[in-house]
Amino acid sequence: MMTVVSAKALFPTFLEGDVDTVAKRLLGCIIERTIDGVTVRLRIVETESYEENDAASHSYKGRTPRTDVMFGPSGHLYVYFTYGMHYCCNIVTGSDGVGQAVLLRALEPLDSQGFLEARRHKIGVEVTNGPAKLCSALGIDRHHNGHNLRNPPLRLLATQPVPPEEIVVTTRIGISTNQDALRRFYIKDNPYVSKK
DNA sequence: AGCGGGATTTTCT
DNA sequence: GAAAATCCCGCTT
Repeated sequence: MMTVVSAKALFPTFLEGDVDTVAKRLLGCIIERTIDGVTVRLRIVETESYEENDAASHSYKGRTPRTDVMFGPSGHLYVYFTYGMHYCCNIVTGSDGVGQAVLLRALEPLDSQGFLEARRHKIGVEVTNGPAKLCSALGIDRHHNGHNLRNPPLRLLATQPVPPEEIVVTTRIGISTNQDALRRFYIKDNPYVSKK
């Protein structure tokens, strides 16, 4: 019997401190999204951490219009547009004024799978096994940049933590600098993980 | 199963 | 002007 509780009571403590710790802590947590009158729940199964001292991070070069949300208070959504056509989303972590965030790379639908498959015109793991795929499935775009995850239609719910022995720690995907940093985290053997 | 290229536009130099 | 925290398709093994 899985216990799901609102993370509201845990904000901001739950999302502050060491960003790698928070990225691991977010594994297993629930994203609750209401779209087209349907509320779906998905489990976070893959994350990456980014912070100001990391050359691969958008916040590395300081606060800009694009990264403003990333430097803001934790618990909000940082959405960026990339490769001319894709959106990716992060959960902003760290205290106000600190540029850190956790990229959501893969989610496992807990219900409404057919609904999400229809939205994506894909089946099975292809619906949410990548950072831009999950944004497409959930209809997340620039309008959600800065959204407070305490509130509908997009909420973060906390669960019991994933045990350390079930968490795989490895290098991040798709970056050209600081490629050796071990800042990607995923739930071992989960089929929705974007890349082994 | 794995590789390579193209799509397409924001963002900062 | 170049690169980008990606994805999809087609081709080859």
